[in-house]
Amino acid sequence: MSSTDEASDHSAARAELLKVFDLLLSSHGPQDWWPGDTAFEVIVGAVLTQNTAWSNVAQAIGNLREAGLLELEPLLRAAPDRVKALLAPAGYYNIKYDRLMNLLRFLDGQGPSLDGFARQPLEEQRSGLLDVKGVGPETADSILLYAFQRPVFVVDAYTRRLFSRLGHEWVEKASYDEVQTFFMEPLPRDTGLCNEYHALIVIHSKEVCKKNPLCKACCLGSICASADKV
DNA sequence: GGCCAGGACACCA
DNA sequence: TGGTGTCATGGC
Repeated sequence: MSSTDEASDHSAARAELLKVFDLLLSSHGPQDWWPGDTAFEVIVGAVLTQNTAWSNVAQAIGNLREAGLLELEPLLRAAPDRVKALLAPAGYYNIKYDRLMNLLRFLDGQGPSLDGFARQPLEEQRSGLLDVKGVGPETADSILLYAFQRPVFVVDAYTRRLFSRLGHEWVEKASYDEVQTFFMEPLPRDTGLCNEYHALIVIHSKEVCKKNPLCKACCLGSICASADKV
């Protein structure tokens, strides 16, 4: 492929991604997301939401808040059995407790109150998070984007499902990094865009796709491959 | 009562 | 390297 062809593909990809973004934004409005009041709450939520509905995660976070444990030091020092009981509504509480503690110990080791970690370069932050046992690429990127406002695109099950239905079937089973590159290469490195785009994918998936799985009459119907099959 | 949900990891062929 | 089982709960 010539450099001219590559530039053309790049431009077409960017145009398509921005078109989807614009359609979602005009349909759902700005989301101003993630559902968390503090960076620490976002970090906890990112671990607890692994393969779990957010409604369950919200209950567990509410338990931690009521117990005064929605802060780094108190949560690290709390008795394991007590924390596991508070995490129970989010499911997988044994494994999530271990993963959360691994992550909190790592962050605590970078400096007081998340500041040390916050000052590191993005690449160092991401590789550090990925070295924590129990933190995979989606959890790491959710933390970087929504807790530390870094320009990374979060790839989750909603993202794969939606873009598979928009005609990019390969996205469903491709590696995390391949799908992330598909988004990040054409798009500008912009935290606000990454934040809003992922939030819109989630809200659209929850509120529209689930109730109207054939895409007919949804805001993406005109460009959705599934809509043709109705 | 069964199915699914904003993953990650260990294990095996 | 890719496929499969495991981890647990709440909502629909």
